[in-house]
Amino acid sequence: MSGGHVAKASTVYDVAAHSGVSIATVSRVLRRPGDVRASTRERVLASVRELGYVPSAAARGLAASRTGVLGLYFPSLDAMEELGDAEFLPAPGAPLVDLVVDMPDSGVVRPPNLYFDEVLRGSEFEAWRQGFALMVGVGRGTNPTDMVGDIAGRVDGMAILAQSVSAEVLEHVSRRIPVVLIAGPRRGDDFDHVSVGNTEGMQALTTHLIDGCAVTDFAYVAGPVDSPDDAERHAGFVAALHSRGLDPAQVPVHRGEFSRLRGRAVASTLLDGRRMPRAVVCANDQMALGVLDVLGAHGVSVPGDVIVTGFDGIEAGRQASPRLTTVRQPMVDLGRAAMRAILSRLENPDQAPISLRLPVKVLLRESSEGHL
Amino acid sequence: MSGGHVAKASTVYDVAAHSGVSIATVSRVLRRPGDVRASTRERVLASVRELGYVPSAAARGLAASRTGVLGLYFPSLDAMEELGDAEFLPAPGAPLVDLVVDMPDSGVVRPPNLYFDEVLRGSEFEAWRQGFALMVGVGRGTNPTDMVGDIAGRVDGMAILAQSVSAEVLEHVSRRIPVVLIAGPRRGDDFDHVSVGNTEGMQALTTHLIDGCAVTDFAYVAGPVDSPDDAERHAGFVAALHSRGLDPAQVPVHRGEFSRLRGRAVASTLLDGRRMPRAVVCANDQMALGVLDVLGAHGVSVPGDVIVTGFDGIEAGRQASPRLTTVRQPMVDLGRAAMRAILSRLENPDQAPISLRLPVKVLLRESSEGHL
DNA sequence: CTGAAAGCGCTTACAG
DNA sequence: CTGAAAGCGCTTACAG
Repeated sequence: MSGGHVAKASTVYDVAAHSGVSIATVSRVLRRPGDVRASTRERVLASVRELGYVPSAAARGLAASRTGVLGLYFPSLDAMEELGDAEFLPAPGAPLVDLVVDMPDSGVVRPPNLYFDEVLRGSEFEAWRQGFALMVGVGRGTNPTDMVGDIAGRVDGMAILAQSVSAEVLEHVSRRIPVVLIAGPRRGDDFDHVSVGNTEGMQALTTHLIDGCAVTDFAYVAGPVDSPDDAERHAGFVAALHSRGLDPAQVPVHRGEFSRLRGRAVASTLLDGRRMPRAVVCANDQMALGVLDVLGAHGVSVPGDVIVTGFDGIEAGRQASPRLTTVRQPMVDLGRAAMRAILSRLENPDQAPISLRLPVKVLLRESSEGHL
Repeated sequence: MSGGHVAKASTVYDVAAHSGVSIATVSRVLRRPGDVRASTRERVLASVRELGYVPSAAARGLAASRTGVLGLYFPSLDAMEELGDAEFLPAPGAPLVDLVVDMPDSGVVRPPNLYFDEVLRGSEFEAWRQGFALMVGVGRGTNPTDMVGDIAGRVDGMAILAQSVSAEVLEHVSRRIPVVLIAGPRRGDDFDHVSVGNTEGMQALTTHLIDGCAVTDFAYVAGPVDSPDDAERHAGFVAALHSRGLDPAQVPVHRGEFSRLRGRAVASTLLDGRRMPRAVVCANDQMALGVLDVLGAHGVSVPGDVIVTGFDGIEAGRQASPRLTTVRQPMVDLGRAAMRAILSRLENPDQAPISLRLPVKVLLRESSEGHL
């Protein structure tokens, strides 16, 4: 029989005794096999197999003062909020299947959260390529401090994707390991930082709407007031207007909070207004999709009557009807770049602070088409 | 100035010296604050802050013989395959924004991979709730053995989502830590195992098609031959037919490999055939969406002419037109249940093997509607 | 190529 | 409530 028998785990000592060598040799077989005579090596390896020996990363990490793990900290994931303390395990004997008629509007729209998922994927991939494991932590309201510190103690370096982490914590943690900040604003000049061309992307898109689609009459749908991404994007929007002699002060700004639902609310407000703008520029795709929802339901033609644009490049925007013109940011690469930055800092602790900005891509699609 | 200065990290010894206590007291302040006099505690905490002390999880793990980390191993993520060795960092001076016309068929469809993402989320959430950190590892062709072993050495227990991990590795690893298998078939009776009601869900759905929609004429679109999920679902399909006196041998089975593209190919084949079945039952949503793509393009009415169903409950199926009738499996709960199983095993090593099966939900939507 | 020994930074009984 | 000391399981010069 196999599995399930977690007895006392064996150690280097067990393996050494079993194969008649010293623990140093066992360690060498595992770390630098080339340094050990072939016959010895085989003997040790056989013992490893026989004893089911798995090296303790804790001991290894302590001895080598290097964990081989990179960390990634996220702020709370929206999608997580739904998860609560409610019991999710089925009651014993509960039916394994339930049949329901799923009406079009039933159920909550699951926030895609592609952003985090993709940054995570990129991070995991790059960490793996570089021979590191990845530890992920998600902050959940309570105390980012504890969580961040917890991860910091376990890794050789970490990336933090959150403006919610205080400067003190960043300072504290960075005294132990390299910390790289993902997205958000640069925090002081001392932290390594990777981000995307938020401003540049929005400026290019807006400029295209003005030059290519002859738009002069905008509405802007912004995200949360405390979002640095939102601020950067809005700055790009404003810059484009300025550069073309339009007055940003004339453009009404609505707060959409980055959510599809709020995007819908904003669209309803717009419809109630005295007249529609020629283009509704949204600070992210979710809100733009919400705007499309409402305009579509009210028979407003997009892009015929109103042009709508987003930002992020999520898959849902590509499947929307009309497909959403947007700015795609390289989320996977953001994660990869963050891991690279950590490694780079690890190798060369004294190099100048890294501030890497990744390029974005303006994707012109049907929600602004006919004006290319 | 702050950040970026990774000097020699301070240790308990530094904190002890700085606050004039023993290292034991420093440890207590951090572990069981209640056992230390308030004034002492404050003094130590002040030193901790001042020195930027972050406890080493490696040392703690070694001393306490418990890492406080739970592991999660995935087989290779499809979406990861795209990522290669290609340089992804922008060349210095490269433009931060690029403007392109994104045609409807341009670009690769990013596989949503919601399955893994959701299992990961559930795992992270539950681990966090229980006071553990989560380490993730993604197998990538090379050697799952190494990766699994690597994770195993770093955690107190781990969940494995992969039929690709050999019995030997499972056996080996499980001698050190508790291992719980996610989805797939039960592997021997000794491993803890969590899965979903694949068979039951497909059986219920198929039974509904027969009883509620009067379908007697099916086509079945299966996944890869080596997929245990696929096997279970097909078994449910067959069972439903049997229970209603229909002959499964009469039903043509097409291999769709779980992909949308292959689903399309299968639909084309069906269209070329002498006649369409009344219902096309697919072993997952992706394939069903592919079938919908082609039927829609050829003016075949769904569900009027042909009923199409899927399995998984991905978001894209809910946004399809017509919305896809499917069986939703609780992917987030699968992750949560796996973590719970590990913890349960950790607390009670001698309990009988866990085999938990999570309930699924048949979601009746428009792709089979009008026959409720 | 191999072994003896120190040391990594904590936790935890055991005394007091 | 606090301290001295052993020990967790490795790695790594240092000898040989």
